[in-house]
Amino acid sequence: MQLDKMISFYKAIGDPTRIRIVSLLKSGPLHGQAIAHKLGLRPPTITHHLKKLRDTGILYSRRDKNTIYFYLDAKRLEFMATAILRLGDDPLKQEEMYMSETDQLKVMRSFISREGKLTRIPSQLKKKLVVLSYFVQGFEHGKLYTEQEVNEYVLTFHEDYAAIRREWVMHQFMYREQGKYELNPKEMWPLVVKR
Amino acid sequence: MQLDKMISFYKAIGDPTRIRIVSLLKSGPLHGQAIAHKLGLRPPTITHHLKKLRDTGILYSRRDKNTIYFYLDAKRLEFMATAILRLGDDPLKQEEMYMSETDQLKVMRSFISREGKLTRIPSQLKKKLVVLSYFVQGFEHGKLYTEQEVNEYVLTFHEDYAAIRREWVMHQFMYREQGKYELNPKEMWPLVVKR
DNA sequence: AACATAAATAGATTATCATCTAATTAGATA
DNA sequence: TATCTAATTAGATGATAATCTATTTATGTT
Repeated sequence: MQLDKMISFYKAIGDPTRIRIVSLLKSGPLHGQAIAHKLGLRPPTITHHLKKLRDTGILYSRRDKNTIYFYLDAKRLEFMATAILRLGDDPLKQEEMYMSETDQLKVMRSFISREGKLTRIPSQLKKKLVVLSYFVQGFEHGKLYTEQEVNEYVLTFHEDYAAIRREWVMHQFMYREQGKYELNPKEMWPLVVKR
Repeated sequence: MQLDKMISFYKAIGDPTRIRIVSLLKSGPLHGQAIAHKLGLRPPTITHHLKKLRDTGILYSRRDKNTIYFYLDAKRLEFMATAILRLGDDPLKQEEMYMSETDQLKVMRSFISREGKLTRIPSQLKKKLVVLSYFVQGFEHGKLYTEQEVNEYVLTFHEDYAAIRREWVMHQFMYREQGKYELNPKEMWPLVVKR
């Protein structure tokens, strides 16, 4: 992680209002107006704060009809909060979500066709991570991609590009900033399979 | 930990200059002028930042002649950095370990003699914590003690120094590293009584 | 006692930022 | 299409804070 991303994160949560928002979202997603009401602040103020929190990656959102719900990404929060503790350390760090290579192969054989297409998205978390990790390696590290480019790549192996894109971001394989997509360092991935 | 302490901490490290100071001190203590020189800033600016960092408790200082060396308290840094992850379950924990002042007084009256000696170690957890918290305050924050010094202090109020020492460490009142003992920040104590 | 050095304080300047009101955009529904 | 609702953007204001120079304090040394 770059230093300025780390600083932005600590600056973002170094504010009473934003801490309160994080605290609220810990117990579940909420939409903007609900947050504004609970905190006694105006909607534009909430937008302002949500933007800062979202920029750090600890928040993601989903629209349901007219209402946008904001979710806290607990894993990302933990990763970011402990960044200062890793200052100066070797980048090779975490490995919690483990699966044996043979099991990974089994998963890939059951979800990827002979033509290399993803037949369906696994619903079981670990299995899903295996295929997400496998396909995300088609991107280059350090390169920025437009949403269009991401979609086009996904379409070479699966039709539901929006779902795959969302999963990559949600599970920290990729990072989105101002409409651009970027591969996260492998240390941030919840699971890595050989390709 | 109080919310405002937590916010001050994140605000403190949410600044490029202060992150750089923390980063420098990770590799060892430095004095003000050295930091100023390394960062290309003026000494008053460094004083300003050190004050903010010191207020969070992650820094302590020792004077040698007329130079003051600043040290990073790594354990405290870790405790503070992960505070946001404990948001919400903290009040529960504290409540669990809460005891009214009058009840604390009762406990102390029944286990501490008129001469200030601990007659026996309470077996009930909460009561034990009350007396442990009471006596541990004979130590100074930020100071390192040898096992010998700890034993000698315990002997002023109780004969079984090994048991008391072990309890202090086990319940996070103190921290042991390479044979040295150090008082943990009060925020880490499971319970605090007035002395 | 006089001097030297490191740190801290005081006060000024400039930049950043939290919040608001008013206006606009985006999506859903009738 | 017109209308409703939620979110965002634009722009203003007041507060906070990062940095500097100049001065003072604290401690050591000659």
